[in-house]
Amino acid sequence: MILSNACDYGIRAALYVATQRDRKFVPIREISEKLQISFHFLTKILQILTQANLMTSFRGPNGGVAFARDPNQITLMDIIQAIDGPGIFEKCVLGLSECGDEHPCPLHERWAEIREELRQMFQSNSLARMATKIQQKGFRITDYLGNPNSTIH
Amino acid sequence: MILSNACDYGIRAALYVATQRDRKFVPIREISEKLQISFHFLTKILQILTQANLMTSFRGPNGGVAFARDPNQITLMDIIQAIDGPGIFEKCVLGLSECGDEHPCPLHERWAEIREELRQMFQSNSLARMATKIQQKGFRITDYLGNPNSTIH
DNA sequence: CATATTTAAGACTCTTTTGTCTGAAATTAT
DNA sequence: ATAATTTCAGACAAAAGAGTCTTAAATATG
Ligand code: SF4
Ligand code: SF4
Repeated sequence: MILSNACDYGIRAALYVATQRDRKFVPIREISEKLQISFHFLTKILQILTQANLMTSFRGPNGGVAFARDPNQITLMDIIQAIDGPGIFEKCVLGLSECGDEHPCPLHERWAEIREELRQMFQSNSLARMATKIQQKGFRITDYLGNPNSTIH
Repeated sequence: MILSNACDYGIRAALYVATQRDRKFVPIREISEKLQISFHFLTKILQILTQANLMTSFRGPNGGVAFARDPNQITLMDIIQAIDGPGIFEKCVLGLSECGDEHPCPLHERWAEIREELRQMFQSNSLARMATKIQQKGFRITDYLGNPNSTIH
């Protein structure tokens, strides 16, 4: 609805890596299997994140991806902007050009507020903090609906 | 960002028609020219609205489209659901299936609230009421940035 | 009736997004 | 060294979204 498919995948992958605290590099294959995302497609998406200097990668056995800096210092907004581009929170809800207070469309007033709330939602918590909440509260990052703590899955 | 291109066009066209109070049928060609939208594309979009019984149409000279019922009884939400489909305000922000309180993703709590605000934004004002505001406050529904009351445009 | 106007319907093209596949390069382990 | 693992790079294909075009049908006017 607001984010591209690729962006959703990127976020979920980043959150998964964030939950793997003590590990150095997490293989993309593992992420793709756990989250049920196409391996090759996910690879491309994570390459965007490494090129944006949000993640690092390492080839060969024991390789994978990891955060380029402290996950306490990375937000979902960083990932969104890398994948869906900057400025997706600056667009007119009716698709008009030059969105701004000077040339308002009929929804401007309310939309500008909600857009700001969305922005806050995506940048108010770090990946590290979200990972903690995911584990403590059992939030899901996959389509799987069963017990998030089951070892089967 | 949230709505498809087609949906933005549909909304803007509906708002334009709503501002043409006293007239019976407004030709699609006129709408497409005023709003700078491809005539043929807009035709298809408006056909969706007539098939959804939100608008009526009339062929031949003096023909065009009009609202099927009192524009005081139609909201943007009606148009959005007709064009982008029902349930676009019921999806998980991370693209997970079976969105709901029972199987929350990490953003659930906040997203569900914001999603509700969006829904409100789109269904709190009727087309008739919005048309009045557009005219009174000079809100724009086109890319044009100049004086909305100029007769040139 | 003939002509002009206007929507209806649908085929068609173009672009973007999404997803797949192959081979190369880097790294580790044997 | 050789083989196995894993990311990198890019070509390729499939699907969806956006937009164009042509023809038919309905209506009005002269
Ligand atoms: S009304 Fe809101 S969305 Fe529309 S142009 Fe103004 S700021 Fe942008
Ligand atoms: S967290 Fe929100 S968006 Fe995600 S599945 Fe639950 S309700 Fe849907």
